[in-house]
Amino acid sequence: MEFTLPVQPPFSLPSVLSSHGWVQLAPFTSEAPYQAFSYAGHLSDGSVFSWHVQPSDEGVLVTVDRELNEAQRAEVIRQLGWMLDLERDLTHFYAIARQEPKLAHVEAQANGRILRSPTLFEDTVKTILTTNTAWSGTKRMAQALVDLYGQPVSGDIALRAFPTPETLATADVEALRREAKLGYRAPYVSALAQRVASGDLDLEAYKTADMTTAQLRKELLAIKGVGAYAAANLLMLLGRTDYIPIDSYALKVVSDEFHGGQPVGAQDVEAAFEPFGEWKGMAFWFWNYGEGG
DNA sequence: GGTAGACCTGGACGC
DNA sequence: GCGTCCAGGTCTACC
Repeated sequence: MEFTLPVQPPFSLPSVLSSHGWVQLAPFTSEAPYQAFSYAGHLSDGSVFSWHVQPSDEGVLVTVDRELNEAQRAEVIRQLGWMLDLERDLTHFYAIARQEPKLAHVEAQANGRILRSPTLFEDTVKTILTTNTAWSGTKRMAQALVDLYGQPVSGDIALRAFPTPETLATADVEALRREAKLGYRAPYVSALAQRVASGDLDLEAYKTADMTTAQLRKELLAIKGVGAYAAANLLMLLGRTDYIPIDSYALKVVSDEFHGGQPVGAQDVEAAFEPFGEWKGMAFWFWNYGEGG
């Protein structure tokens, strides 16, 4: 079946898909230049299916691999609303961006919405998979988790969803280390899955938590394998934009853009984007690095 | 609070 | 083809 999901402008599906690399990680599938995507996912009733999303005149056209009942359709719409970051109000960010040549492109390109997985568990695991490895390694590890532990879409065993916390909680850590090639990250992912599956950690509650960003950051930092960079990345996905995910790329951006290529530290990254206040994470994220300004 | 070393893998490089 | 080195964040032990 197919239906149209209306969106509020400014919105651009290609902009959302290009907001970072998530669309390249299983169980997302998409081809550059990332105009549309497919995804295999779970619904709360236990069903596993795939859907395809592409731009349409009224918003996005969603094509699902089967007929859905009303409850299932409503859940798909809820999930897609979260994944495409449809609720984010970009008015204030665009007002700030108009004052900065390096952000002058964002409004015209409808930048600002960040692609997310349906669950914060999936996003947290994937964020851990981005640490201390090349992007090719992140893609390989995500694909391995889906291939080895993902529940197949009924009718198409070639398509699999991202593994549930319950599945990863019972997975052998050595298998995660050796077969999924997570390496030293295996115990981190295993421990996270066990905490979520047991109910000890309610990651989904963080989406609507009535906490300051600093409190939320402290909670995220308590997850093994999540350090300063990973916590800031997850905060961005949660719509909290006042921390910068400082990795080697961020250091290079600030070195090149603000310090003439001289070596910089984390404090220099913070200082460079401090003028953007609560939007400094967004300012960094969508900074027109390397282009004239 | 700050720092050094270990963790693990793939890719680049030299031979 | 093989061995070595390096990049990439986080954790832990130590000062």
